[in-house]
Amino acid sequence: MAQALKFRQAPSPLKASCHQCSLSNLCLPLAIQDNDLDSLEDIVQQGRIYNRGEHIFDQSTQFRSCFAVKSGSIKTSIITESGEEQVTGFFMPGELVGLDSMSGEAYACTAKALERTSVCEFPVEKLEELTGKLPDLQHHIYHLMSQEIQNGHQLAMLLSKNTAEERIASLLLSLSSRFQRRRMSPTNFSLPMARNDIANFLGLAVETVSRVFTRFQNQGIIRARGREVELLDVEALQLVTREFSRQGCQQ
Amino acid sequence: MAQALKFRQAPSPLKASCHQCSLSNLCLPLAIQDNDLDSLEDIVQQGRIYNRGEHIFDQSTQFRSCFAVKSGSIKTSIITESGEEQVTGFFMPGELVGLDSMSGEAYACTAKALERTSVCEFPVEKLEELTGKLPDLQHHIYHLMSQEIQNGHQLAMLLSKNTAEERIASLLLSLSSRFQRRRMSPTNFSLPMARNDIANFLGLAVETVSRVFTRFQNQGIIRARGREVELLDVEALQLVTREFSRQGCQQ
DNA sequence: CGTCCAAATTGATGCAAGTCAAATGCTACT
DNA sequence: AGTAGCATTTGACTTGCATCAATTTGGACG
Repeated sequence: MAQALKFRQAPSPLKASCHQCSLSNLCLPLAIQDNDLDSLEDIVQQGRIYNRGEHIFDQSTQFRSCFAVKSGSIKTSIITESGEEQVTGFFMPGELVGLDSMSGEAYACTAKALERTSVCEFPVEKLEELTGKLPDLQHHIYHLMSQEIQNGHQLAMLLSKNTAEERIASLLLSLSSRFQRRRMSPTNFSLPMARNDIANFLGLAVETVSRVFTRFQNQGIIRARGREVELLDVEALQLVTREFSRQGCQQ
Repeated sequence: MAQALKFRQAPSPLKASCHQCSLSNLCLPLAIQDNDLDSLEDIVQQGRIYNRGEHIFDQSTQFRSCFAVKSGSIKTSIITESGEEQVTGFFMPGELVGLDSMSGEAYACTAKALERTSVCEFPVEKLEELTGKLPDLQHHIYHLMSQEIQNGHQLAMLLSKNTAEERIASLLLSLSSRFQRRRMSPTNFSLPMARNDIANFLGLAVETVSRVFTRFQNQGIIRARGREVELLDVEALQLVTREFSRQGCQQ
């Protein structure tokens, strides 16, 4: 079975092994038959490891590849002409980064490692070629992209209709369920991103994020020390996210 | 060549003629070679005509098709469990509606005709099958979907960082350029949507939208009477959209 | 181990936009 | 043509969050 191969320290680009990967139930392999997995492995490149703060790719540079997070986490953001930043997403292991750039020659956003992060790289030409051959993979890519469109709509709703508390509760619950799907504790995790990133993503000021965290803490809903977070009362959090809607109903 | 077949008035579903369509430079045909156009025509169905307010499809019903707007215009929105509506987009002739639903079995949103509207229908199974055969078409669908993801990010930015005036100026300019691409006046058009829809889409109260319209009018930037709008000073509008960013720079 | 700088917290104040309320203008329908 | 029922506008008032300012905490590094 050549198990040892996984551990050799050969120079990259190394061919990644989707067969061996523990994320195969989250990542692209979940979409395709075992016997087609080889053709996916053929086009994947083992990306290098990025330290916190390093860029995986930069907005406006030539679009070459999508990246799957293998370990660690990534934040994407767009920068306006005037230098304003807007965080557009956070990506965890198994998630695919770069789908928003499939429209053009250049990356539509910048991707930055939030911690020590490793990725797998899928060159677009090869990926497009392969999706032409594997209908299941094509379908899955459509699925992922439309999912991302829907995420955008949900975010728009959050931004335009919900209070600071509701936005933050939503984010915490989203992170929670994503940790859970990765077999990590849904109630006890460490936030990969800074308060600043949370604020920017949710359209709030950092101060507001900080205040809401302490308010939640005082109410006994969460316990937070720096980036370490413990969700003490998930139901209460869910209640917060629906608070607004419930009032809307009562009218 | 059986030219005559294209003009018969047979009962629908009628095969649409992309060859004859005046939107072929905006719609899906723009992506594919002339000799492949036939295979696209093979899967397109001439949709029926919808009156203002009629639904093209409904959220949570079985996802069957994407629709290209032929004439008129469409608004899409999502409805929460509590009945809250969030307008997610406006679609003009040549634009493709339903891409956000390619992830699942059900439509992710509801599409409603804003005026008398005709559409062409692309059944998904057939569309996916065809994109597997025509790399150019596949590429174009990826393009459209990633474009929509980017639109979502732009909207998120608008909602989280910009004032009411900036949001409305942006919308007016967006509509303007989309009218222009359709060979209609970029400065003199009639809004297909109600103030309410604008407000909802931009995360504002109707009253605020109304006030901003009159403010712009008093400043001589636009002239608005009901849904009829004339952009008197496009540069001033562009300035408004950048106002925020410019202040950000000065800091 | 102490120093330095960025991140996070806490408090005080102001304002943009929401909400409530009422008048006016449209449009569709009989 | 007349009326009913929305859509839009305008005004008065309220408020959630941003902004400004000042500490406090924490992590990186010599």
